[in-house]
Amino acid sequence: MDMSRPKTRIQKKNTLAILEAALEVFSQHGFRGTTLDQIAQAAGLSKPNLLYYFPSKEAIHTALLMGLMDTWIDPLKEMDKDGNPVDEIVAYVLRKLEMARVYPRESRLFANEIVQGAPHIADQIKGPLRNLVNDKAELIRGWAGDGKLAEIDPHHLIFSIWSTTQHYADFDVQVRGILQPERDEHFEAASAFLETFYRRVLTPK
Amino acid sequence: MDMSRPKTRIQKKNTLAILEAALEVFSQHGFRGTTLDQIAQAAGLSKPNLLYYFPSKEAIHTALLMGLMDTWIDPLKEMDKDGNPVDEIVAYVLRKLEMARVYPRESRLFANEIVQGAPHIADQIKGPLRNLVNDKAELIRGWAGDGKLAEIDPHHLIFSIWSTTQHYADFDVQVRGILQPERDEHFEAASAFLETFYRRVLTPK
DNA sequence: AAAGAGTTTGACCAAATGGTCAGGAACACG
DNA sequence: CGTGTTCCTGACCATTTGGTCAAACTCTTT
Repeated sequence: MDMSRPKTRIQKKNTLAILEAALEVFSQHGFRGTTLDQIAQAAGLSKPNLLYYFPSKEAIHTALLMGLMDTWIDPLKEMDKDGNPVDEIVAYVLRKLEMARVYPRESRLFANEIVQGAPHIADQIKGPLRNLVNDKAELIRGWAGDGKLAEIDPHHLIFSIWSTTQHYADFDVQVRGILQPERDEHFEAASAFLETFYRRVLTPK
Repeated sequence: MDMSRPKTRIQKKNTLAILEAALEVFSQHGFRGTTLDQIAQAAGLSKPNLLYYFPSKEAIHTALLMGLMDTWIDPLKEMDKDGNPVDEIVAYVLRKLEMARVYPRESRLFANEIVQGAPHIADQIKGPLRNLVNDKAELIRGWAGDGKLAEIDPHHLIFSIWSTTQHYADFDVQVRGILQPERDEHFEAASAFLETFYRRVLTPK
């Protein structure tokens, strides 16, 4: 069966169900911590049926990572060279925070992968991601050179944005354990905090 | 055998070797991704011999986490109410970054644990850690109230410090994949970046 | 409605893995 | 040096787990 382009209605439905279930389970337990039975149960399918749609556990994992990679780095692409520099970067921060709020499973999936050495996506990091980051770093450097932005190391700025925002997804239990919010109020506070934070850092004096 | 207080020379040596080996392996592969054989090999012992010193894989993992917890949150304790506020916080940031550089395995061990829901240390987080953080948050709030520090949400400030510094340990492969440093030079840049960063944010105007 | 393609599953397998145990080797100590 | 304690290991076991397969079931199409 050609997995690269699902054909029948049933194939579309089940492939989706599997990826959704796999996201749930992989993001909670990591690759090795996840069993095919767990995915199968979450997807409402039998284990052999999973393996009818994907040749192996690894294949499911890879399909997930690859399929989400683009979505994951999209917010950075949207940073617009024609906008107001400080606003553009702050908007990027808030977009990333919003992703951490809405897609915590995706964030944790990548976190698990990278903490454990990124065995499956090392190439994506050293290739496309690296190029994108270098491009945007150049843009930021330009803005700073024009005096529209405080002088700052652009690469480490980007790292700081990734880490501060993804923290609210990846370390969710820690954040909740300390703040003990009723629901998700703390995302409001985080949003306000990060906006002030980055405006202070970036606004040229 | 009373594991809580190793007695003989051999016990001390082997218990240490096991914990060192377990740190290496657990931090790379997570709890479920690690096998007793891997730990045994890294420690230079046989698998049954591991289980002579620790009753189970879980026991090794717990012993590691508990033993390191204190070391891990110590830098925050050192934040001194009698020092200069901005300097105290910046010093804390740099201490944490230094820990990420020198003890990346410890950082990743905790990262793995927390990303996966902190099943073994939830109590530590909601108890001692929470109290410590709340204390220090109060201190920071006081400093800000006295005008010695810019107004800022202290809890989220602490989260930002944790995330930006631990990022260099937990996401090491990503950082290296993008910056492609020869060795560890990027820690110099990170250090300079974070110092400027937090001084700008914290210095009252 | 029959054929053929697509889908599903129970039964099964081999390998990996956490853990046990009886007995032997090494060590500490009088 | 002898003896009791500590330390170590090979062989073994039960369970889990990723994966296979033949057979059966279901859907689509003509």
